[in-house]
Amino acid sequence: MQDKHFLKTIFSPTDFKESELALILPKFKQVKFSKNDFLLKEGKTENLYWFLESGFARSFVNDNKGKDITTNFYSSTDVVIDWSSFFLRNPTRENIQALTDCVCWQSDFETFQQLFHSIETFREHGRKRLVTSYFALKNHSVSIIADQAKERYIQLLNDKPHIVQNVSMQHIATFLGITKYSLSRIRNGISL
Amino acid sequence: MQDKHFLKTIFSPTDFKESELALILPKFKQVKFSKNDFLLKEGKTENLYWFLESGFARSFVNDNKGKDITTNFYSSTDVVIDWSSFFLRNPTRENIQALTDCVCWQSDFETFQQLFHSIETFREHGRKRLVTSYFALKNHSVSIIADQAKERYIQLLNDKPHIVQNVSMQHIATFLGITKYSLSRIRNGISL
DNA sequence: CTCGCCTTTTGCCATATGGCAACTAATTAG
DNA sequence: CTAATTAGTTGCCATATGGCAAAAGGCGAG
Repeated sequence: MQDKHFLKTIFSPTDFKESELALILPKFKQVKFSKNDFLLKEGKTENLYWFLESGFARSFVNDNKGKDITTNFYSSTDVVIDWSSFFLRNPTRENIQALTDCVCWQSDFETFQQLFHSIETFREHGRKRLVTSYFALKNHSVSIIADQAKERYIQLLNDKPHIVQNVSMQHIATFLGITKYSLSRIRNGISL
Repeated sequence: MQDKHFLKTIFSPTDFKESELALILPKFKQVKFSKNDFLLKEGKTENLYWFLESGFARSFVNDNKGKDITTNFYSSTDVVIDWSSFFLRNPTRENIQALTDCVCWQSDFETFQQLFHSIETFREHGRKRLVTSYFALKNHSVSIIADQAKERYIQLLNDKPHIVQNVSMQHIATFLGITKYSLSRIRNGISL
């Protein structure tokens, strides 16, 4: 019971009926990851996903020059998933790695499908999560085109201060689309 | 009947039963737009969406310096929609405009919801469309960070040659995250 | 056909950011 | 606690792309 408390912050009793929660919550099991563990590796097809209770993670891709580029950061209550690999059932290009020790609640594709097709509220919830990720990605993408590096950094600082505080500059830099050198200069106000 | 043929390229009889098509197809009506017509304007909440039968359209946002940035191009068989405004029921930041005369098949949110929650195949289809858009957006976003402007242009040329042929350089340039000046130089091989 | 307008090109220079290398600070392992 | 490794900083210069302005080209309206 104690165990279930966290998942109720995800599947709020305001939105979900008790009967629905009784179907959903038992389908998740708690899993722990240690710092640097991979939750997903390039080339695999994502079959599991997690809600992050505590800790931080990031996803990244390797570009054609062998550099890694952070595509997202995950923190408490986020869904940790590669949407396209999970739903299109294709091998992914992304890696997902724990940046700290993490406590997660895990489920799999088959279970997701069963809940998705049988519970309307779960469908709406899942769709909302996906669309919210889409929205964030679009804003990030536009920001890379339209804003200066410094503006993007300030934005991230406002949106996700806990990320900036807990994640290495190297990873933040590639997420912002710049090098660690430039980020260092931005942080020190050298290059306005 | 003739009318329905196009929608069957969207809702393929391979995937949908006749009984399902009979519920879905009548919910769409043909609508025509003229070049430069707006399908969606900044500040509005998207309540309609379209499948594009013929013509081209683009979506764009205005950045904080008053410049417009193309976020996507649409051509035959694409869903023309702002996913986040449509599903989150929020006012949009995007504009969608016809770049040529267009023939579209229109439906609305309420109808979508009814079909989505009652027909499993429709749900899967809708989710696949959304995830495919998400995937394309992520690739575009990574490409802006990892690839040179010239590489991005060549990529677009391969992926969507009909777009490059039919759309003004100004719009292609902002989609690629560069200025029309740079794009002109890239096209002429001046700046390798 | 021609005028006027909008798009594209190009010269020139400005600017943001990249990237090496060397240095310093912080963290981790033993 | 110390050594070893990793993360962050900074000087210096390189490079990709921006952006103005002027010219050239394409295209629709009358």
